[in-house]
Amino acid sequence: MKLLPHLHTQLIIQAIHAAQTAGDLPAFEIPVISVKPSDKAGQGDYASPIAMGLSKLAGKKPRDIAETIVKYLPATDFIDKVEIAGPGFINFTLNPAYLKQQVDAILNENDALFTLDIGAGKRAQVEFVSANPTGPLTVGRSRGGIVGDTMARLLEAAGFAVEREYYFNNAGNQMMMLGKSLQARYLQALGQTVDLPEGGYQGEYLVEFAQELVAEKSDGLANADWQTFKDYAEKKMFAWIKRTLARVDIHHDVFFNEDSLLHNGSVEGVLEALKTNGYVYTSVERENAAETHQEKRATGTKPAVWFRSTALGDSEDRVLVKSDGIPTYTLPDIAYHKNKLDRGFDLLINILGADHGTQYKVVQYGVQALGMDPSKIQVILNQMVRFIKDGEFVKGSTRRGVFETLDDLIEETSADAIRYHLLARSANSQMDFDLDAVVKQSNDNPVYYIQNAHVRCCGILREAEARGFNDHEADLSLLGEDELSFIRKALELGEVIEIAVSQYEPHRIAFYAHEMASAFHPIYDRVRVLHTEVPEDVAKARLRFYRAAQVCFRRVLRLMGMTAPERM
RNA sequence: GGAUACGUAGCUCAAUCGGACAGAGCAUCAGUCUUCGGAACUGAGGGUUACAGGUUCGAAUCCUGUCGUGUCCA
Repeated sequence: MKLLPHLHTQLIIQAIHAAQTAGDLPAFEIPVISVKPSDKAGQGDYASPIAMGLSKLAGKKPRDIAETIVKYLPATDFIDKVEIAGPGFINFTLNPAYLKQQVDAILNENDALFTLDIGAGKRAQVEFVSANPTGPLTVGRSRGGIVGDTMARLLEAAGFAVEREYYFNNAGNQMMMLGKSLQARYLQALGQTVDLPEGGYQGEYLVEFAQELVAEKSDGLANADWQTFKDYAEKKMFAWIKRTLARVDIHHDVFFNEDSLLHNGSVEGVLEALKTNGYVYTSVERENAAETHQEKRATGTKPAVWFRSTALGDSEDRVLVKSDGIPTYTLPDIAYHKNKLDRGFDLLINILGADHGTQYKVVQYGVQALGMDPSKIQVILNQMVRFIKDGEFVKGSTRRGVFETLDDLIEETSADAIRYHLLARSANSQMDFDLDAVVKQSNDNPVYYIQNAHVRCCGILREAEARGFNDHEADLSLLGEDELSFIRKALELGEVIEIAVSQYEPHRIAFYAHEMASAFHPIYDRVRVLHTEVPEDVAKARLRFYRAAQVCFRRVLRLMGMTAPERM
């Protein structure tokens, strides 16, 4: 289906060209033309402020320009009337007959409703969650998971072939500590008196793993090294993480191990390439460091390896290898993104927390320093979520085993509620997720409000079928103003997908879904189907309308990764 | 200290790369009604968009400064 803003834009462009040809408007290059749905009654269905924008270019008053544009607008089947209002807005009102026909258009597209061609023939990858397998997924990871998966769904709707990727590291200190912690738990389970290593993982789950290990292997691993336990813990943790993600309908296609980049020489290769390109130096201090820091030289601090990212516009140079010889995350991260670009994706989206805000910029500079184009890498930087439980902030530590997990969250609320609430905020907002409120509002919240619209459609269709009533040969012209108001809103889905994808703002679909439900519920009581006072031909038209509405709600719910229940 | 994201109704948040009188939900108050599942509908009150300047026909949005918050910076 065509997007109405595009259709309007094309008309306006044609009108301006025609006016210019006729000499009613001077020659100028036509700027981007904005056409948006009107949000106020009496301002048409779609509106454009283009006349105001052209005022300077054309050297005329906005209202005069608007009149000229309207004069040259070509006739179409979808517009009923055009009006000029206020300082020079052009307001378009859609043709009712056109709107009614869209019911069939919606039904034809069905579950592919408003699949766009923005990404046709293109491959996109979304990388998200990416927690190292040291413990269960915490609530802190949930936002990125939901946002990432929804972004992936929207990209699919925009026509992209999408891969979901999970990036992890199983070789760091954290994982060694995990192995040693499990080893200690295992020996404890065998009855030995062993302490957890200092800084070890104290979570109860390792005790459970240990018990399972004893059940499987008895004391056969009493003399095994920590590596064995690490491997076991990692396997168990990933199985757990995948199970948790599946509960909120998240499924990754690729699990990419950071360690592979070290073993195949990619990381070293990147360092060499950066050196070759002149972006690396070794020093105890940043080049041009402030004098107040120079005292480090005197204290005998060893030199570190630096990335001269300032040459590309960074605010300061970054450490690649610390003075103790241990590389920072920067080098493997750059190698990873080089790897992603090498895999030929047209678009790469990283879902990161605000704590990685600096890191990803450095990675982009790194990619640039390698002579590659960083513009394919886009980042959704989610601000931190604070979870509130019992009126207090939940502060967690995976290492100490003190945290709220995503599993807990699912059990206390529901997968659908989590998906909706975490999605319904822009990435830029530092959100407070009040568990008590979400649980308390379980009977009266947007999640059920939206789903109930779908349920109501299903109820009508079910009842109609039970009575042997169908919409065969329905005459859509019998639909009324109530139905039209919903169809207008439903037709906005395409542009919402377009904006969400082009701006990387998946939260828009959540707000839109609520708006669509708000357009539905008020008319439901008035637009009856199976009622003695409704003539049969009208009932047929309405039944088909509800079938289309059901398609709309199912589509939007699935785009959000939520279930579309038939009964509640 | 530097970087970065922000500050919008009592609370949680929107506002389509500058557009019409800043919108929802929750909460509060007042109604409808409960024959296709009411987890619904109607209405009311509530904002000098942190503050002060600036740019523009037009600013929550862009620029400068101040205050405050989150995050990062061997």
